[in-house]
Amino acid sequence: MDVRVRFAPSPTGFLHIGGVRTALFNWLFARHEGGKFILRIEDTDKQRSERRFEDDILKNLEWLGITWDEPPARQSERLEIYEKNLKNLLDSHKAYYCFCTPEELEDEYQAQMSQGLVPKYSGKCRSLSEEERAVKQLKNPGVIRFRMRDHVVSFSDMIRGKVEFNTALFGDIIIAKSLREPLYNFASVIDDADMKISHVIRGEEHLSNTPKQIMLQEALDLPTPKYAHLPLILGADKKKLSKRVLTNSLNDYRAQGFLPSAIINFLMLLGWHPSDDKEVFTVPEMIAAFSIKRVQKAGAIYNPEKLDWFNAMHIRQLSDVELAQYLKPFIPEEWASDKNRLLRAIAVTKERMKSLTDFQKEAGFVFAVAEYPATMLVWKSATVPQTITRLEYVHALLTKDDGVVFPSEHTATALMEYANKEGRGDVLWPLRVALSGREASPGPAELLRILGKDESVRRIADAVQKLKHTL
RNA sequence: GGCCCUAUCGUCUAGUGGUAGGACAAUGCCCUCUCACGGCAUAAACAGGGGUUCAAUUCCCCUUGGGGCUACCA
Repeated sequence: MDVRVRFAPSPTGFLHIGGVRTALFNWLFARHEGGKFILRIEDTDKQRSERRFEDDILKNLEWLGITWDEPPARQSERLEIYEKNLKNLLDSHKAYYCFCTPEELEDEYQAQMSQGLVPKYSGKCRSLSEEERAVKQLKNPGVIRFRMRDHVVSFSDMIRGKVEFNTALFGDIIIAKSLREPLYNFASVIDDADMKISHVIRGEEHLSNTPKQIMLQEALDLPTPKYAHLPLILGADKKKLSKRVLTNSLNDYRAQGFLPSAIINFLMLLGWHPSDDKEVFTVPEMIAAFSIKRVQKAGAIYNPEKLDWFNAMHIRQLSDVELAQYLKPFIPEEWASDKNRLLRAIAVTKERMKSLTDFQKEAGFVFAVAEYPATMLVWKSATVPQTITRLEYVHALLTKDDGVVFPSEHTATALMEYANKEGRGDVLWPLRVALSGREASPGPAELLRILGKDESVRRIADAVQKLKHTL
């Protein structure tokens, strides 16, 4: 059997982290099995669907590298096929028109509940004659209901095993508002069959829709795909994440400097685990390792700190040149155009970054020294505050350096000898502050190397001036 | 309320009918002029009750907790 899976979002909001996880598991499954991954836009709800959301979903999936194998299908462009199947169902009396108003239904449900009964459609319009139907339809277009056969539906979920539902509890569900306005359970069944979807991998919130869809498949004589219902991603409050705010939109993650591979790695391990303890995966490794059998059953609480960690790990796995590309949207243009300096800045900053947005503040000193007080140059544990003369000594030492590599091995040795003699903190601290303008920074040796001779000497001279003016 | 799903450290999880392992976060120590990295270490879990069994975290049942669904949304 050809493996064909789909991600079927409804464009009623920006792509969010829960949707990405569903897409990802489908995609990993397809890639692992050598099958096809298909995108289907479920935009049957005309009120809530918006083109900008569809664009957002496609754009972000692309950014994540979750690629689709066929042009995306849009349900709003497939109305003929739904209409045809709806007519078929109507003609064979497996579906019928219902003219009960929402108000009537509401009253009915209230009455049932007050008697302690399960609210369920009474079946009032189930056996209207053709004439009655025609008369009623004059003033009320009605909706189309599916005649639900009382039956215990049993199916085997790839993740949960055998699941059973009694359809008698559902009543006759509405499958379309009109011949050209299908509703989710119906449109989804038609499309999965028409697109020859072999495995339906979706969120657990659809578990209770599955028996309804299976009954529809039976009525339409369509095959039943294999089902896998993924555990939900929950927020810190343990509620379904997608119900929560839009701070979980992918656009936000992107703007906050997360790498696509880090997001994917993090999401893959939320509800899935390899047979060993490996955690940091490249995308090809994920595809190779993925198996639906090892998907978790219980919902997983989303843990932003671990995402930060994955992001830091993935940033480190990038080459300096690759990282420079990712950094582009997060840095001033002057930085990006000064390629050599940028690459050197990346080299010392890479392992200090948890997010791409960290670069600007971590590496800013490479491009310009921020204003700092002269007192910062004095080491807090300085035995004797001779900061000026020590910096002057270092300045003189470096000025003499004419090695091709700065500082030359000879100078570097001399510098460390001096530091060991005078006290490391007494020499290295002021030197480091003079070079970076900051209390926390990479070490002085690294700074000298990335700044180069001219800039280093200039910065130290500036520091000496600063001290002289202040004291 | 009804139906369904589910239950191992704070979080993500491994695991087995017979010492409960890893990761994130936390804490401490080491490295060290600072920050970060790194290294080492500490603390931290089988929801409860019944069975089955020589033995249950593991298998079964119940309870409890959590979640989802219960739309003319998907």
